[in-house]
Amino acid sequence: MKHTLNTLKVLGEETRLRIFMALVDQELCVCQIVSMLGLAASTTSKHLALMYQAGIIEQRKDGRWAYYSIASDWKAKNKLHKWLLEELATSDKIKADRIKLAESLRQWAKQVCSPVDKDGMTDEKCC
Amino acid sequence: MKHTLNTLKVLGEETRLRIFMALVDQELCVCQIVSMLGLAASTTSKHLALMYQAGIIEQRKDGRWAYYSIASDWKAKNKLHKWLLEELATSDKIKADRIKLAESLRQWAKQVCSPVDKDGMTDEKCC
DNA sequence: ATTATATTTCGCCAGATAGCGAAATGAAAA
DNA sequence: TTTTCATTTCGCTATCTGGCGAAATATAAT
Repeated sequence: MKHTLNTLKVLGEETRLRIFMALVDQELCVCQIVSMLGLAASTTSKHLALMYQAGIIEQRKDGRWAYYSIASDWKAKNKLHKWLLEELATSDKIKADRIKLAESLRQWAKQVCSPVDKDGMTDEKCC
Repeated sequence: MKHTLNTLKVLGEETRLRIFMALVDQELCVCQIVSMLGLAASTTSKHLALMYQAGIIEQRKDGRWAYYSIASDWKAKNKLHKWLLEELATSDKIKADRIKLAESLRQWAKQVCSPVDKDGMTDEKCC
């Protein structure tokens, strides 16, 4: 029961449910999630740790950045996953998150993928 | 999102999840649930009220007794329902609850259904 | 009417937790 | 090496919530 209960507890919190829904569509680094939520990085990090412990998300490290995504086995065999996607497909709050996130992803893409400038430097700063 | 979140919150608590699993098999009155849980009646009543507000269970009143059961429409169309049944099928804690409950149901049946005694009275006391 | 029983409501308390900022950690850039 | 930036850990606080007992409510039995 412990594991089932923990899964429900972890997803039964607004901020974490928002994070979950953001990660359904794509892998994201912490600072992007922070900007979407509008919460402190420390707070966000704590939520991600809880979701990670619960086996809902997985982490990939790349230099200074930590990318999170839905754990593949969770996605694969968990009916709760499908249920959540269906239930939240029309949520206004989730829609608002998607819009804000799309905007920040556009900005991010511009910075990282733009052609090298005069000094031969790309701006790697993310947040 | 509010409704989805509330469903997860309500079921993401050990005592309420135990109540849910008990009601999966049968309709129960409050005092039977109280005896199964070993908690105060006031505490139990509060949990039942939360589950009722969330649309997970429904109530039937009969005299002094209040019987609760899984809300039929919840059971019918909710995939989370099936998921929980599968996930918790093997839980030791839920098994222990079932045993304790079966015992208290046997006692209850003896009291209410036993033949009328000499004085023409059946003992209606439940708890 | 009075008593007994089942349930709910109320007020309280202790423990859990979501939020923050500051400090610590780790890795890339200067 | 030193600095900068992303992330995590730590310490704290305010709020939420699950537990209880007592009181209130409701219904059946005496």
